[in-house]
Amino acid sequence: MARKSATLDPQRLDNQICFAVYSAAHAFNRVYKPLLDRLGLTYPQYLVMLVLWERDDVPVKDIGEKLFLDSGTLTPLLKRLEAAHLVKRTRSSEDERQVLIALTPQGHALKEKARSVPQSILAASDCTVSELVAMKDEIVALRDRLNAVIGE
Amino acid sequence: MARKSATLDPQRLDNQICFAVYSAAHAFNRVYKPLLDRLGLTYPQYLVMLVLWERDDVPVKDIGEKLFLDSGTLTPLLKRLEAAHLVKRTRSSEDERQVLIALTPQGHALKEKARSVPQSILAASDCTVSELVAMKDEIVALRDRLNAVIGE
DNA sequence: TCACATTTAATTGTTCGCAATTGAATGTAG
DNA sequence: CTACATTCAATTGCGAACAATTAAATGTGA
Repeated sequence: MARKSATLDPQRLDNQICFAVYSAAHAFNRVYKPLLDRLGLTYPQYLVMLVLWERDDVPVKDIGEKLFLDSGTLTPLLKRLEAAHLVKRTRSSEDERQVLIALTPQGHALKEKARSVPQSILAASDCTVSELVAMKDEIVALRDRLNAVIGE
Repeated sequence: MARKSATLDPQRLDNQICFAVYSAAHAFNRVYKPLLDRLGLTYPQYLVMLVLWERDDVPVKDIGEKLFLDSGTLTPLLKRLEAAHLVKRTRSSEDERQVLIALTPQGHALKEKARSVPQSILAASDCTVSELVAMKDEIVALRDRLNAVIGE
C-alpha cells in the first residue's frame, strides 16, 4: 500500500473540512458566550430570537425549518424562553396542532440590546465584511448541497 | 432610524456567517450519521478515533487540544469508546495525573473500515477537492482568529 | 524541605441535538 | 360520512458540550 503524504491523506483530521466547520462552530460559540450572557441567552436561543425579530407569531414548525431544528430541540428551548418572559406560546385556534410563538414586550425590547452583537462578532472575526459575506455564501451553498443529499 | 435593506441588515439570520457555520456543521453531522452508524461511532467519537489513528497512546489533554474539547466532554466519551472495546485508558506511570488513551486491536482495525468515509463525504459535498481544500483553509483561518480573541 | 501554585482528569448540573414514539388535530380517498 | 394517512408538537432517552468545582499529582520558590 502506497503511503499517502500527510497533506493529502483524506483520513487525516486536519484535512477534513467537516472538522474545520465543526471546530469553527465551537469557536463562534465561545466568542458569542460572553456577549449573549449579558442578554441572558444561549446561542440557539439567540437564533430563535433572530427569527422572531424578523417575523413574529410563527408556528414552531416555521422556526424549525429556518434553523434546521425539530420539536425535540425547540419545545424545551421555547419553554425556557417563555419562563424568561421573552416569548408567549399559544395554541393556534385555526389549527390546533400548531403552537404559535409570539414575542412579549421584553422579547421585542431585547432586540435593541442585541444590536451590538453582530459588530462584536465582526471585530472578533478580524476580516472585512465582503470577505465574510463571500465565505458565508460558500458555506451556505455547501450546506444546501449536503442537505439535498440527506433529503434523498 | 433608517430602515436597513434586508440584504445588509447585520441582525438578520441569513446574513450571519455564524449561522452558516452552525447549520453547515449540523448538515455534515446528518450526512455522517448513517456512515458512522455502521462503524458504531458518533461524530465526536469518530474525531477522537481520527486523532488516535494518527498517533496512539496519547494523554486526554492532547486529544482535547487537537479537538478543542475539555475533559468534561472527553472523559465520558472515552469511557464509551472503552466500553465498546476500541480504546484502553491507563494512568501514566511517569505522570500519574495523566490518563493515556491507546487503541485496542479492534480500534486499529476500525481504521480500515472507516477508509471509505471521507470519499462518501466528498461525494455528498458535490464539489471538487481543490474547492473544498480552499474553503477548509479559509474556515480554519477564521476559526484560529476567533480562538485567538478568546485567549485574550 | 515546606508552602503554594499549577496541571490533569473526573464530576456535577444545565442546555443542546436528534432518533423514536405518542397523541391529538387535520386532510383525504372511497 | 367513515377509514386511513398525514401533520404537528410534545415526550423520552442518549450523547455531546461546557462551566464550575473537586481531588490528586506535580512543579516551584523561599
